[in-house]
Amino acid sequence: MNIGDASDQSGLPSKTIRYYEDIGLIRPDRATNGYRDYAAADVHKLRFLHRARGLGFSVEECRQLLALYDDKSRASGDVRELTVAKLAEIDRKIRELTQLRQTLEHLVHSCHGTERPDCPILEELSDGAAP
Amino acid sequence: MNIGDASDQSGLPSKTIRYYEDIGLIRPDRATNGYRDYAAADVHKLRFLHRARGLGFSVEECRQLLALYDDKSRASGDVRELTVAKLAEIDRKIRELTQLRQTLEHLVHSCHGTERPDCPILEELSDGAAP
DNA sequence: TATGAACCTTCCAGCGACTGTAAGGTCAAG
DNA sequence: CTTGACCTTACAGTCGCTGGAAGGTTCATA
Repeated sequence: MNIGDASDQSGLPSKTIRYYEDIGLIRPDRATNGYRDYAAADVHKLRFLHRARGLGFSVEECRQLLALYDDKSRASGDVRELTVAKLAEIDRKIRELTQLRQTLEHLVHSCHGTERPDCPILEELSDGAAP
Repeated sequence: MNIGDASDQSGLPSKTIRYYEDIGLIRPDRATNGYRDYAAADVHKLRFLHRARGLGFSVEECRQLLALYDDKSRASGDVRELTVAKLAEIDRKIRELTQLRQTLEHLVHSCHGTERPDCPILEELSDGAAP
């Protein structure tokens, strides 16, 4: 599959896909004409990268997460430890998003401008789990 | 409060806090000696910025979100529309994180290296809600 | 078969969001 | 009154893309 199709199926611009190859996140085959040739597994990784980056994971973290899937001997304690750490991080992000959501809901439904500049929402907003 | 304390309380490096001032996200007072002077509300905003950036919102999106809190006439249809859009975005992020979490859990508990390189987890992982 | 659109390639430059370094001013403690 | 921990600005560098130029490939249509 050419890069354009990989782009369509992953949601990532071709530019970004080439960049991810430059930094070694994916390694597509090459056709005889020099075009990159993406397998289904590559597209899955690209879709994953698209989502994980949008959720605030750095490229290095994405590299680690991909390594978890690629790891040939998943019994390794290191891998398990890393996975557990990532789970905790994901839980934290979910908590923070949930709190942010509640705050916005509150803002829409019950906070009508009169209670600022000391709006309690700002406090509530910033009182989430420590980073 | 000096920038060092604002940094400690928000979790953001001083450098980043100054940068946020450069691009107009916050506007702290200045003491007579020229030092920046942060009020509690500034720190709340900084904590918010720290969290929202870590959750994958761009600086421009953060600016919009802060505007929602700062907006003097929250009745505006534009503001409400933006808030609703942000709520949908947050819901999407929560769904994606939940799915990512399930995948990692699955990986830890039941996928032991033998089923790759066609591990169904990679497929599962990349089958989330469209971006 | 040829021409043009729509792909693909590499390379290099620029931008968004920081991050590090340098050179210097301020302040509280000893 | 100096030492060290703070603060200031200014400028350069990095990370993660993103756009543009210059050119090769493929394919439908004239």
